Amino acid sequence: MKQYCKFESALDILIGKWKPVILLQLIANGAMRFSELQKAIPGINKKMLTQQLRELEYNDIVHREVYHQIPPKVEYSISEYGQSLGAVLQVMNDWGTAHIDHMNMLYGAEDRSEQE
Amino acid sequence: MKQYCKFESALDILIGKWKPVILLQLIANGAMRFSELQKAIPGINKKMLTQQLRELEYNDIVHREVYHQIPPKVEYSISEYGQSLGAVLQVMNDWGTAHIDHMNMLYGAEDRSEQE
DNA sequence: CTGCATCCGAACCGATACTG
DNA sequence: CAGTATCGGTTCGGATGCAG
Repeated sequence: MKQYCKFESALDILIGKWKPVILLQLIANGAMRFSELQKAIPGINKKMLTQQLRELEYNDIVHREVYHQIPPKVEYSISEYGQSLGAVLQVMNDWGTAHIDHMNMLYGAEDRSEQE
Repeated sequence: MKQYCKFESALDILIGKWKPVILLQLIANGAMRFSELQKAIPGINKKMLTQQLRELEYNDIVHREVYHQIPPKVEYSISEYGQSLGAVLQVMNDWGTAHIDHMNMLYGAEDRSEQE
C-alpha cells in the first residue's frame, strides 16, 4: 500500500521547473494577467506558463478569471484553498534556507544549484 | 533575484521518483542495508537506488556506513541533520492528505496518481 | 553483496508559428 | 492578448550486464 503517495500528491503540486516561481509571483502580487506573469518571469514562454498554470488550476491552487471580450483578458490568482499551501511553502523555504547554510558549512560556498 | 532558489533547494531533496519512499523506509525502519531497501521498495532497481541514495548522502540526509569486508555490507540511516527533514515531511504529508481529500471533493473518487 | 557503466525509452522543457 | 499545436533537445527513469 502506498503511504507515500500522499506525499507525492503534495510534491506533485510543487514539482515542475516553474511552479514555485509562479506561485511566489502570485502570492506576492495577487491577481496577475497572463502577460504580467510572462513579463515577471524571465526565461519562460507561453507554452510553459500555460502548462504549469493549467496544472495549478486543475489542482485548485490558482483561480482563472476569464474575460471573454476584446482584447482578451485573463487574470490568475491564488485560490482560497491554494492559500493553505502558503504554510507548506513557508516550511520548505525555511528548511531550504537552513539547508543551504548547512551545505555551505560542509562544502564551503559551493553553489550546486546554478549561478547567475 | 532568485528568492525561489532556496525553495528549489528544499524541493531538490524531495524530488525524484524514489526519494520520498527511501526516506520513509529509512525513517520507519532505521538503519537498512542496500538489499533491505531493494526488497522493501518494489519496482526499484540498483541503479535508481544507488543514484538516489548518493544524492541523499551528498546532501547529508542519510549516512552510509560501509563495512569493507567479505561479504560487503553497507547500511544506510537517517543522519542527525536529516532528521530535521522529518518536520517538513510531516507538513507535506499532512497537506497532501488534505489535498487528496479536497481533490476527491472536486472530482469525485478519481485516482489521478496510480492504481495498485 | 554492493556499486558502476552503458544503452534505451519516456517525460519534460523550450522555441517558433498559428488561431480566436 | 491569450492560448494552442508542432517539433526538437535535454534530462530522467529504468533494464541489463560487468566489476570489486
